[in-house]
Amino acid sequence: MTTSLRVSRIASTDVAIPDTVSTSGTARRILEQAMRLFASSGYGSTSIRDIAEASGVQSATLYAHYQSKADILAELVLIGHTEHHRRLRAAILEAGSEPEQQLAALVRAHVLSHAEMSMLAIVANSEMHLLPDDLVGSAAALRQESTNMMIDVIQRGVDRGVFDTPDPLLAAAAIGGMGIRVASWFRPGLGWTEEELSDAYTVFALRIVGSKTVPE
Amino acid sequence: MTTSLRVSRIASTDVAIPDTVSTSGTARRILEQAMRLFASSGYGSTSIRDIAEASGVQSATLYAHYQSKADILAELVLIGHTEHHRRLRAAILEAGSEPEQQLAALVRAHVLSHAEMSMLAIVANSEMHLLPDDLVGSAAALRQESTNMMIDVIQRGVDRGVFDTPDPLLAAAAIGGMGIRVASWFRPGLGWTEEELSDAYTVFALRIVGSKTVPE
DNA sequence: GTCTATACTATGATAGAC
DNA sequence: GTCTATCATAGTATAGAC
Repeated sequence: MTTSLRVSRIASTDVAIPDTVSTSGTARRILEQAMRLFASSGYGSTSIRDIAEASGVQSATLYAHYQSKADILAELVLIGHTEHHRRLRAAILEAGSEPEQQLAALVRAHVLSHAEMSMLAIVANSEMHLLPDDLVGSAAALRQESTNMMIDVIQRGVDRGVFDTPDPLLAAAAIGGMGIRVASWFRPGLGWTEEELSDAYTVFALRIVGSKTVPE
Repeated sequence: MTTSLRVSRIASTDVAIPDTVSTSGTARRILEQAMRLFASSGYGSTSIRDIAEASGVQSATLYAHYQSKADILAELVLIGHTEHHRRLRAAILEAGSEPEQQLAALVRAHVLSHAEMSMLAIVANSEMHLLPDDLVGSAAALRQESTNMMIDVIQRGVDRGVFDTPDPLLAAAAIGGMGIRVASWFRPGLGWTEEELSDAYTVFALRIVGSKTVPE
C-alpha cells in the first residue's frame, strides 16, 4: 500500500461561507476565491492578481469591491469568528442548565463549525495574525468571548462538583485546541460523518473535564 | 481591567533550535532569524531582505549559505520534524511495555516539544504546506511515523483492554491536536511550568482513551 | 564569505475610458 | 462595475570585486 506524503494544510475543498453572509455577485466570488487561495497558499503568498484571475475579473476590479488585500482578509476573518461565536452562543442558549449539557453543546458547535467550514476556519485562525491592528479588533473580541464561554462552563461544572479537573483553563485550552485542529484534517469521506466526529469529541471533552456522567 | 486584543500567532519569543543542529556562525543566525520572522509574519510575507537585515548581513550573503528562501524554510521544517520524531522515539523506548506508560511518555514528549520549541513547531506545522514538493519529502515521512506511533500505542491499549475508546484514530487526532496547539499559546510565565503543562495533558490523554488507571 | 551593484519580475494600487 | 494601461516599489536572485 502506498500513502501519499504530499502535505496540504487543509483536507477539505469545500468553499462554504455561512448563509448569514449576504454578499453576492462578484464580491462574493472574490471572497470565496480569496478564502480558497489564502487557505492553500497563505495570505502572503497570494497576490491580488491570483485572486482576480480565480474570480474571473481583472485585478483593478477587485478595488471596486474591497479597499485592499488586507480588507479582504479582514472580512474573511471577521465572518469566521462571527459565525463561530454565533454558533457557540446559540448552542449554550439551547442547552439547558446542566454543565454537562452545556459543555456538550459547546463542543458540538465548536467541532461542527471547524468541520463544516474548515476553509473559513483555517483562514480565520491561521492568517488572522497578519492583519494590521486596526482591522483585527472585532474578531479578536469575539475570539476572547468564545474562549470565556468554554472556561466559564467548565468552571461552573467544577464548582458544582459534576466535573473533576484541577485547572479549568488548561482543560479549556486542550478542548479548544483539539477542536480547532479538526479544520486541518477533516473532510467528508474519511469514514466519519460530521455528527460522528462531534459526538466523539464531545465524549473526549467530557472525559477531559472528569465528568461523572459521560455518554457512550 | 484592560486586556490587550492584539493577536499574535505565537506567545513565545524564544528562538530555541535543538542542540543536535550543528549549524553555526552566519548560517545559524540566518536560520534563527528566518524562524523568528516566518513564525511571526509567515513565509510569504517575509522577504529575503528582511531575513538578511535581521541576521546582520546583506541579502546577497544569504545565498552563500542557502540556495533559496524555500531552502531555508525546508531546513527549518526538517529540523522541527526530526527533533519531534526523535523525542517521541526516545520517549517510547524508555517507557516500558504498558500502554499507559507508553501513551504517557508520548504525550509528555509531544507536549514538551511544542512548549519548549514553540517557534520551531509553529514554523514546521504552519508553513510546511508552502514548500515545493521536492523539499517536503523527509519531513512528511517523519510526520507520518510520529502519527503512527501514537495510533499504534492507543490501538494496543484497546486490544489489551486497558483503554476504552471506540476509535483509536480519532483519539489520536484529538490528543495530537491539543498538543500541537500548545505551541500557539504557551509561554513561560503564564502560571504553568512545562512540566505541569505536560503532566496535565498526559492526564487529559489518558482520560480521552478511557484508561482504567489515570494518575491524579 | 561578504560586499556593492544590478537584472529581471512580481507586487499592490491608481487613473481614466467605457 | 469592469476594463486597459500604468506607476512606484519591492521581490528573488545573480555577477563580480575584494
